[in-house]
Amino acid sequence: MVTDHRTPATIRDVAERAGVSTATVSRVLAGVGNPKADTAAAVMRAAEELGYRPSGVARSLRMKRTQTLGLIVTDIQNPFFPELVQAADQAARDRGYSIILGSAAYDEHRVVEYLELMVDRRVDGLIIASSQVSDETWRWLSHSPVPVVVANAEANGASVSVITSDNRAGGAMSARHLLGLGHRRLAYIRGFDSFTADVPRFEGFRDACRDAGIPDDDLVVVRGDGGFDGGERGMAHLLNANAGVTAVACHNDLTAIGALRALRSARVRVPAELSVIGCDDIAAASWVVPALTTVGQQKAEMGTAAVERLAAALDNPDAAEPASVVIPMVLRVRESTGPAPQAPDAVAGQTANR
Amino acid sequence: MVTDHRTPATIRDVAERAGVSTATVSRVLAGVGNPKADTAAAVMRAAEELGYRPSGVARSLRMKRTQTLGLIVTDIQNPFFPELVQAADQAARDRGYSIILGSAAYDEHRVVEYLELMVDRRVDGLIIASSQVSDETWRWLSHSPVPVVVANAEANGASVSVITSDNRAGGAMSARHLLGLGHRRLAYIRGFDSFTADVPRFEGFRDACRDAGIPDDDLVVVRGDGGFDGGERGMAHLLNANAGVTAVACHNDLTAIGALRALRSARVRVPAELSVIGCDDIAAASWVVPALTTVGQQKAEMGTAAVERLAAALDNPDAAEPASVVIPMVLRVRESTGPAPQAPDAVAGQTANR
DNA sequence: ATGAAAGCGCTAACAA
DNA sequence: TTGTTAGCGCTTTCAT
Repeated sequence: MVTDHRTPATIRDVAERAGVSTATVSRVLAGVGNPKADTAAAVMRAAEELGYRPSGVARSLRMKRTQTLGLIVTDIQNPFFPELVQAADQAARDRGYSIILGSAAYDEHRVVEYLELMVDRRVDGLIIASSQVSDETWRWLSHSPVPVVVANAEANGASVSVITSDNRAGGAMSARHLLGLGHRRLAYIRGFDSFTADVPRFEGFRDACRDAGIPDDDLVVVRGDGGFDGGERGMAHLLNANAGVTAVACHNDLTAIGALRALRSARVRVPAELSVIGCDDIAAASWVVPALTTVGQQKAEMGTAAVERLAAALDNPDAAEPASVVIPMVLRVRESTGPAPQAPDAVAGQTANR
Repeated sequence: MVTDHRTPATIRDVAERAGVSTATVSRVLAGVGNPKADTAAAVMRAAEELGYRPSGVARSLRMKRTQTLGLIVTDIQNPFFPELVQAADQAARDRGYSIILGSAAYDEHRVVEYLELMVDRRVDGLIIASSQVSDETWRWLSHSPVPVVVANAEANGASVSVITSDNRAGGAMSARHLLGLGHRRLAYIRGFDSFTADVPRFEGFRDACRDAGIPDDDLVVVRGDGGFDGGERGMAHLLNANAGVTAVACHNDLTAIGALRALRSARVRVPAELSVIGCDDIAAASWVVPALTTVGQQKAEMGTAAVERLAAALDNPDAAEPASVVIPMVLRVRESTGPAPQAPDAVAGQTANR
């Protein structure tokens, strides 16, 4: 804190000091018109000397544009989002926009609060990267006063642009990786119902298993919660159930990391006795031991794509057709998956000494 | 994106529909004055029907207050910051402010860019949670047009409020924990010079060692980079140097997690053969195996405190004395530290089979 | 090439 | 209790 809070210079101050009108100041600073060389110079000098910075507030009011985008994420503390946010911010700045961030902390009401806040601030566009959105809010978004793009979620029928990972293909990728390693007894730890990625991801996985001749009944499915704890519990449950699975796919990396922890507690060796695969490719996936094999989402690409679409719609409001772009997922093989154990008695649950 | 972008209703629209003046609308919506019951009702109805939302832009221009705080962090992708950001945002909203976030990605120039952006947007106050700030910028901040508070960094002499963890005490805590476990041969993996926390943290550690009768020369010190890779390299170096240390303290958790990885590669058992302690207490600290013992920073408290001070200064501009608040650190004992190995030949470097 | 004037949407004196 | 008016700082016709 500082004692020194002068009121900022206005365009009038600059105009007077340079001996010109405010219109002229505005023009030379904006670089429009053909100002005489010395007027321009005078203006620049006056502005410089006063430390003049045009008020974005006044400009926004006049232009009816704030050059601001609102970005609402499920939870900035979820390691999935920072990279998306960073990329979106960069993309926005490249195009002359800046971003107001809202982290909803998994709370549907906070989404609405942020929405109102952002609309009141007259953001030019909105990016929703959260699936914790009520039907009513989706409906509202369909008629939003500003363009909306949804990232990393489904818009639940709302007529807005959607950027999403190819979750179905990602699930299939996960299954095929495990299958290719010789695993036949597979388990899947799902997330919450409310995560829109959960269903396509799981179905992709299941369908790939079917294609490999594995009946649905051979697939053991448990529910997690999309977090570390859910993964730990889910895995513990699997171990207790003694179902003899040799590989476990998880809804996301947090879940998988929790599963790894449960396996460690049970002294099950990964991947020698049991393989684990995650999804998302968060930073921590390569920090854990063993480093987690995972199907990565291209988070930065999603953030960039969302901003691109929004900026495009803003530049050309007429061509604003809701479009959806699907971003491929990519397999990252690390240490937590390996060949299925040979001996039938090396399977999980039978190995765990309990 | 949507086809439906009506221009939002203005206060005049509401006034006309309710058959009153704009002043009256402004009053009843702000809840000031004693409007007659039915005028109030008429205004409310008109506003409702039109879906009227007051323009924050116009209001800001008029009030010369945006109710917005700028928050610049070193890097939102660094797992240290999301919790601080979330808490700051919450605290801000509780006080009627919202936050514009800037993530500098460790780039000093981006800090300046964000500063300009935020000042141009006429934020009411600024929180700097980054030490990647040039001297020139610190000087500028001393005379900032708006109140500034620095969080998780030192202000390099600038006359602003500072919120910081008690890094010196934290370092000492770390040392005493290890010492209490019987360790006598200690190493420390430092961060970059530019991290202002690095020096006090290390000095606190070293001083606590001195107090325990351990001469500086017995302390082996290597440089990391504050990240995973630096920790991994630093630990590898320690192992090669074969210095016989039994415990390693790290500048932060990322470094410690990298160190854990190096130890795993070298098949050194933690904590049986070697103890590792981190600093920060990021989420991943409890995800890794073994779970990391660490000296935690109270990130949420820092974020909240920063906003509190700023809000206080804003409410009462006269009493704006630069103050500094120091937030205690707290030891979190988990699995990565244990008693010093008994046998002198069980020490790291001699155990590593290479 | 430059200036005068209007107006973006709101709030706050001041009047009535 | 309510309306009239001015003005926040800027951009942009429209004149000159």
